[in-house]
Amino acid sequence: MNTDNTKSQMRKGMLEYCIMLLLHQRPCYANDIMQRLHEADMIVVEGTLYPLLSRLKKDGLLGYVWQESTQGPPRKYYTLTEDGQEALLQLDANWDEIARTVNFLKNLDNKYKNNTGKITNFP
Amino acid sequence: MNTDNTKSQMRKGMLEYCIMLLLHQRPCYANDIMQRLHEADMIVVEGTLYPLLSRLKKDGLLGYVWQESTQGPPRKYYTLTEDGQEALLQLDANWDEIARTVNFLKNLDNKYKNNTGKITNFP
DNA sequence: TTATAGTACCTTGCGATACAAGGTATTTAG
DNA sequence: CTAAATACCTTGTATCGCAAGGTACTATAA
Repeated sequence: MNTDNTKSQMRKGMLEYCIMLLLHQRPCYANDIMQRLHEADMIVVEGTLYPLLSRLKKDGLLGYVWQESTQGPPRKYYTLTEDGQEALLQLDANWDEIARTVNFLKNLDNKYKNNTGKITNFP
Repeated sequence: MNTDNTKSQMRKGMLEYCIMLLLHQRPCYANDIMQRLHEADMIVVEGTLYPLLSRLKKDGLLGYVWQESTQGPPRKYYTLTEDGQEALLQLDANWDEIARTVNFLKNLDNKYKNNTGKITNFP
C-alpha cells in the first residue's frame, strides 16, 4: 500500500488550516512556515507552499509586506487578514467536526471489537 | 470563502480511513456505508463512494461478496482483507500523527494568544 | 403483459490540490 | 567577476471529491 500517498491525501486541506494557525500567531515568510511545520512533524515543500500562499492571498485571507533581510533577498511576510481570521474560525469548526467523526468511528470500532472478540456477524 | 470546498479538501484521505474503520466492524454495502457515515456527521455521495470502493478493491485492501436482497437487486458486501487490516493500522498511525500536529499548533496558538493578548510582535 | 417506481451499481467530466522539477532574481563571499 | 546561498514563482502530473448521467434488477400496479 502506498502509505505516502495516503498521508499526502490526508494532509490535503489540513495544510491550509495548519498554515493559518501559524500565521495567527505571528507573521511568517515561506521558510519560517516550512521550518515551523517541520517542527510540528508536518512536511511541506516549496512547490506546495507558494501556490497555497498565493491562493490564500488571492482569496483575501492573507496579506503580506515585503521585509528586507540581512542575509539575502527580501522576504514576503504573510499575515491573516480579518477575513482570514474569520475563515480560521470556520476551519477550526471543520477540524473539530472531522476529529469528532473519526473519534466516534474509532470508538465504535473499539467497542465492537471488545464486545464480540471477532468479526463474524455477516448479515 | 468557499467553506464547502475546504471541508471537501479536508475530507480527502479521511473518507478512506473512515470507511475502512466502518468495514472493520462489519461487512457493508454502499448504502450501509453512506447511512452510517451520515450518522457520524460525514456526508458521502455515490459518485465519491463507488470509485473509492473500487480503488480499495483493486489495491487488495477490500474484498466483497454478492448478497441477495429481499427488496431489489443484489448487493456487494465489502470486507477488509488482511492487507486492508494492516493498512488500517497505518491509517490509524497517520491519523494520530495529523491530529497530534494540529493539536500542537492549536495549543501553540492558544498559548500565544493567552500570553500576549494580541498579535503585534512583527519581526 | 406492460409500465412505473425503487434500489443498487457504475462511469464521465470537472475543479481543486500536493508534489516534483525547473526557473528567475537578489545578496554575499571569495 | 563568479559561485553559492537565499527567496520567490511556474509548469506538468497524479489523485481525489463530486455533480450528473447511465445501466440493470426487482416489485408493484394498471
